[in-house]
Order: sequence, then C-alpha cells, then structure tokens
Amino acid sequence: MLRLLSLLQTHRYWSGSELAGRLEVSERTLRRDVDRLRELGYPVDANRGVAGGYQLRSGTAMPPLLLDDEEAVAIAVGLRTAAGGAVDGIEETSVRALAKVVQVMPPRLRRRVDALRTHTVPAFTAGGPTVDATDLTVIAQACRDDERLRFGYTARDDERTRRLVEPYRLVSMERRWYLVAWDVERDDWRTFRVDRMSAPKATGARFRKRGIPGDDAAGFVRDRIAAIPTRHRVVLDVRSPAARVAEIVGHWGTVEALGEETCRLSMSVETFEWVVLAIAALRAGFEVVQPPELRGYLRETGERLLRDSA
Amino acid sequence: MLRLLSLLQTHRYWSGSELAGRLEVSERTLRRDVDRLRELGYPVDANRGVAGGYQLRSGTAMPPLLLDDEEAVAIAVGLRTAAGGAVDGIEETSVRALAKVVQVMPPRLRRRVDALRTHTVPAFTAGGPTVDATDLTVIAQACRDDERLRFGYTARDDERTRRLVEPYRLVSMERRWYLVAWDVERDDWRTFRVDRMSAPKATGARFRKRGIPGDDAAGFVRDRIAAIPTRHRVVLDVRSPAARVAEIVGHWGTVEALGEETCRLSMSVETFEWVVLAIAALRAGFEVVQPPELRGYLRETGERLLRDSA
DNA sequence: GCATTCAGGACAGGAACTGACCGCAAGAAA
DNA sequence: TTTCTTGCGGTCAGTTCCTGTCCTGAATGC
Repeated sequence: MLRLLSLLQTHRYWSGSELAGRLEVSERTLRRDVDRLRELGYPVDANRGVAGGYQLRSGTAMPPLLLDDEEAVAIAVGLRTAAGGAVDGIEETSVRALAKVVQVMPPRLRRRVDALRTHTVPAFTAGGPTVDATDLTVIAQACRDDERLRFGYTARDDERTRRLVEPYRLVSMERRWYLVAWDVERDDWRTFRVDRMSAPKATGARFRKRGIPGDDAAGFVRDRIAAIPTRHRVVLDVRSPAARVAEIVGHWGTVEALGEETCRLSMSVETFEWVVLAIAALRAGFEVVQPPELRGYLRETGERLLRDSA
Repeated sequence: MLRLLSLLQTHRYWSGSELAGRLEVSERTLRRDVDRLRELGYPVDANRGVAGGYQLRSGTAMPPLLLDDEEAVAIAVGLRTAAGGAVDGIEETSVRALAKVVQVMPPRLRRRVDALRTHTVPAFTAGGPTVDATDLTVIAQACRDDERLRFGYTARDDERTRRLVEPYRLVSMERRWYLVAWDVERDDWRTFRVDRMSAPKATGARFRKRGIPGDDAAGFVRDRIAAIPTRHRVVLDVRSPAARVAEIVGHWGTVEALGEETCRLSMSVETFEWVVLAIAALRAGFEVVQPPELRGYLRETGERLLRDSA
C-alpha cells in the first residue's frame, strides 16, 4: 500500500502491469489498492488505451511523503536556511518542520546535512549573529516535547552562566530567535536570545508545562525586548529609469518612476550597508531623501573607499 | 497504522493508553502495531514505569513523512530558495524534491506557497536573472515523466521563439539553470537557459527518451556555454583584528591574521558589489591586494557615494 | 511494597485481503 | 470501422491476519 504510494510519487506514469509486477501482486489486487487509495482521498488518475497508466494527482490533503535520502537532505537543508531567516514569516513553521524531519532522519543523513551546512552561501547577515539550525531544532524539540533544557548563556554584559529551564516556546522576532522559558533555578519566566546560547541539550526529564502570563509568548518577548533592532526606512531618488532599477534591486523594495530618467527607490533595511550594496549595484547617480543620517554614513564610506583604493 | 506513525511524528512522547484512545483500538492492538512498526524498521522506543510512553527514534531509513499543511508549505518554500541557488551543490536535488512535493500538494497549499514567494527576502542576486521556482518544477517534472514541453524562448539576440522539446535534464551550473532537450522542430539537441524561458507547459504527450551524445548532460552544457560568468578572486588586507573581521564577514571567505591589528581577507565573488558591502560592513581601513581592476571600481563607487551624498 | 506502564503469549471470531475468472468500456492505431 | 491494448469492476472461495479479551512478567519510580 505504502509502496504503491511511494512508486506513484516517484514516477508520474505507471502502467498497471508494471505496478503489479513491482509490487508482486495480481493486477486485480492492484486495481483494488488503487481504489483504496482513492477512497482515502488520494486522487489517482488512470488513462486507458495504449500507453495508459496511473498517476497521482494533487488532492485535498498531503499524502505521506516518501523521500529518498537525497531528497530528505535537500529538504533539511532548505528548511535550515528558511529557519535562519531567509524567508520572512515562516521561520517558526520551518523550525517545526525541521525538527520533525531531523528527528526521524537516519544519522548518516544528518551528517550529510551538517556537512552541507559549511557550504551554505551565507545570507550575509552583515555582522548580525547567526544561530545554528542544529541548536534551533534541539530547542524546538524540547519545547514540543516538554523536556527540560540545559545550556550556557552569555548575557548582554558578557557574563556567562549555565541555565536549566523548562522551555515554553521559540519566537522569531525582527530576525532574531528568542526562547521563552521558565528558569528553574531563578524560579521565574525569562527570555533568551538563541544566538547567545551555547550547546543546548535536552536533559530528557519531562515536565508539566505551565501557562505563561498573558498566554502570549510573542507578546511576552516583545515586552521584554527593550532595544528592538530598528529597521531603517530608506528612500533614494535614483538617476536611472525605473525599469532598470526595478530589474536590479526590485525585489528589495519598491520602485516608483519620477520621470523618464529618474525614479524613487524605497526600501526597509536593518543596517545601512545594504544601501551601499544597492548603490554599488545600480551604478547610477542618486540622492538621499530619507533618513538624514544616511548621508553621513554614505559620505564616510565613500571617503574610505576613495582613500584606501588609491 | 499510518495514523500511529503520524502521531508518533508530531509529539515525541505518548503513553500507551493515550495512543490507544486516539486510534480507537485496544492497548493490546496498539502494542502489536508498535511491534509491527519496529519490524518495518522504524525504531520506536518505549519507557516503562510512571510517565512512560512511546517515542519515535531515528532509524536507518526515512519513514513516510506525515506533514500538516503548514509544514508542507514551509518545506516547499525552503526547497524553493535552495533550488534558486541559496545553497551550493544541492540545487538539483532540491528541484527534484520540490517537484515531488508540489505534485502531491493540494492546490490551496500551492497558492499559499506562491503567495509567500513575493515575501521572500531576496538572496540579492545583484542584477542576475532569477528563475521562477514554479517553472523549474514544471520543467523538472517534464524531464522526469518524459513529457514534451512547450515554452517561449528569448535567445541571446533578443529574438523570441516558441519551442517544442523533449526535455532531457535540468543542469545547474554557475548559479544558472539550463535545460538540455531535444528540439523537436529543429531536430537537434539544444540547451536552454531557464531564466530565458517563459511559460513552460508540459503538453501531456509522452515520448521515448533518447540518449544524449556523450551520455553526460552536465558536460554537454559545459561545452555549450562559451562565456561562463567568471568569479573573481578578491584579496584584501584589512586594518582590523582578524577576530573581528572573521566575526563580521567570516562566513564569506577566509580570514588570516597578518598582525595584531591587520589581517588578510580572501573571498570569491561574482560581482564587485559584494566587496563594497563587505568594506561597508567592516568599517575599517583596507588595502586591495588583488585584483588590480577592483581598485578602479572601488574608486569610482567611492566618488559616486561622496558626490551624491552631499 | 505498590502503582503504573510496557511486553508478550494464547485463543477465537471475524473482517478483509487475495487471486482467479468473467464481461465491459474507453482510447489509440490500423 | 475494426482491432488491440489497457483499465474497470462484479462475484466467489480460500485464507491470512487483524482484533479484543484474557493472562502473567518485568521494569520503573514513589
């Protein structure tokens, strides 16, 4: 049954006799199995006549995915980058899915995933700390399974401590990961920045989850974070046709034509380096509309470039 | 049976009675089912005594993955970015896995994936053309299923044609996707850059795959590509401690200490904009070691920054 | 020691799976 | 049109194997 699903997933078309042979059953049984699949909600199309066969179409629910080794590795790697913040808005889900995949993944595949990590083309966080996706999954699993977690933590003042907590939830906010947890030794709720944690390990000891005050982990984190890394809203007027600008940096912000040869580029960035990158890529004159402090930054950078490239 | 696997995948610990209740079977049957799973090679651990239960460990093979909607979306999105070239070396596998996932994905989920695409934080291809992952999967599926493919193609000289081909294989090379296919109308093997293709559609007509000359699609592409986009090898001496430089741009190249306060940064980039980004992020003096033409580029960019930020 | 929880053998009833045989229908090619 | 291929589905009998209900053991933690 599962094998049938698996075969249907790998190759789109199969003839009845081929499938029956592969599964070592009679063709009648195969037809019945196909029927069963259909009853279960997996739509299997069939074509009659010469060169007919079966194929699995998309249905209303995800069927069990039967992956080979390589595909599993690819999925894990993809989720890893997504969890790292490459795509907005699905970090949490990615971590959850990653935890699930990693949990059932044979160790040899896990090693391959780890090996590939080193080859990741970095999303270039421009100085921002990166979190290790492996740690992230450990934490996510501990949250899910109500297991206590032990880790080292470097506080903002560089003080290093060992912590034992009852993890509550992972929260992704402003490109950073936070763990909301009950600190067992300090007897209180705390938030931890994941990039400041080291070597998190589930102790294996389970606990009964307690309710968080306000019942809103994300809100809790938001309240706790005094200094949210501000994103800057940047507006530039560029002396280049809107079409060209859109082509080069379009997926980065919005471009709005001001005339034949000029346009306005608006984008939201975390640090000004990205603006420099955009300007470099554009190879066109520009004018800073907003914010004023960007001018000083650009001037300073320009001076450095000019002086040191002599 | 599958439901049991699914439950074991979602939550790490389950007590026997809980599982039995959820599946509406007796506990004896549950134990037998667990046994069966174990015989199938899925290692289910069990803990006795108070607070005991079952958990799914990683085994020697990937079990069928049972995903909920959100997880499926996360996986598709992750694979999408990986296929787009965010991670070196697994583009091909990612596309294969993506094709598989997308094929069985209910339409409503597919729409969610598409919706999320627009929110993708771009890997900032700095002017390089981007391929649409949806097109990529269509092509990959056509390759896999031996279906003819119809699409529009814009050649290097901007000439637009309609093509009907028998797709052979997708090849990812130097951050670009190429399709190797037998052009039915031109009666010859051709390579197509995927980013130059528009609206690829499988016609549904299947064909018998022919062998490619040399039996090596990647080699075929390599031979056909005259101008491979060259990557520049850049070496900079930076007036900042190696540790600091490594922290900021370390995942981007290699850092080697030259003294207490200086170090050498080597990286391989496709375009010089990235060097500007690195210099901006470093906020430190530097000296270009290599290549010489980088100096001119930096000077020009510096001048523009200085002039236009006034 | 006791409660809890998993492990697993024996047994009987029954559901469901299987293969064999059949005629039929739909599509493609001659 | 005819013919061939391939999928569709009904019936039937045999048998596998799944299930629930006993039961006793054994490990774990209080």
